[in-house]
Amino acid sequence: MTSIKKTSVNYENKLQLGSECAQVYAALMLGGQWTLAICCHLAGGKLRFGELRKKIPAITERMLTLQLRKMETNKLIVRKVYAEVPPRVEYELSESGQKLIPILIQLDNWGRQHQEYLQQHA
Amino acid sequence: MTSIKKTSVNYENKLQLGSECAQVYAALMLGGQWTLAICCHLAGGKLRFGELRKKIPAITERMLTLQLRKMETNKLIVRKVYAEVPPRVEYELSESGQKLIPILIQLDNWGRQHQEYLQQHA
DNA sequence: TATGGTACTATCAAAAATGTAAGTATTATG
DNA sequence: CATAATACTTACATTTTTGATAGTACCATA
Repeated sequence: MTSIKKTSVNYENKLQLGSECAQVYAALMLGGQWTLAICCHLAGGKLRFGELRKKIPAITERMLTLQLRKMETNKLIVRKVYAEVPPRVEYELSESGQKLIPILIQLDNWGRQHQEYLQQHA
Repeated sequence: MTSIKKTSVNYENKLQLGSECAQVYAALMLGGQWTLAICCHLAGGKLRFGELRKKIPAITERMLTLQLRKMETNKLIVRKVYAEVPPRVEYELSESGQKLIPILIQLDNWGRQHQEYLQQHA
């Protein structure tokens, strides 16, 4: 199954959660397993499908496609297709996606701090 | 199923993702569907189990328990049990969890901005 | 005519997350 | 003795996400 079922309780919950507070809405936008990883790599500039695949070796083509589609739908990224053969497709952060970068940097710092915190209190 | 299977590819992927960059690690910490919502409510101070349940009406007792347990394991929150009857349990953000608050505020702002961005580019 | 390169898509299966409903332990109070 | 209040736990079902594998379309080039 690739898309969420619009009659499920889970779907209702996600809607409600997203409208409750905006950070939860944000989390829904950023929620895929690979979404943040993709954002990180795109923070350095536009990349082609194949380049992303090389930068994230563990991801399968299917998951990369799915995540990119979702991110495109959510307008985190912009997809540019060039009419060439072999095909060329480039992905880059949208205007709104770029505004995430400083937050990602802070999350990065927090993550490091928290890892230390965990070790100290183990 | 309640806990991740330590022999699965998915588990390997999460480990690898988490060690790749710290913001992805952070996202794993914050990843549950209700985790951020709980953090938001605890940002205002400690709360009892039943209080949290009232503040997040859609959550079930089971999910609230699971999320709180995970957050406790990850040391985002601290759980205090009082030896009383009927029982009393209080949850509050850990020292490290409190450091998330400014980031949550920024995420909140970004979320609002992004909602507008989506509407403008619909 | 066969091959290669790119960015996918389709199908099926497995795993993970979440939801539903019912039950538990404790003791004060009526 | 029955009930109420609180914070859970258990068993099971459903939904959602992710993985594995194979195949497609396009056209330049050998």
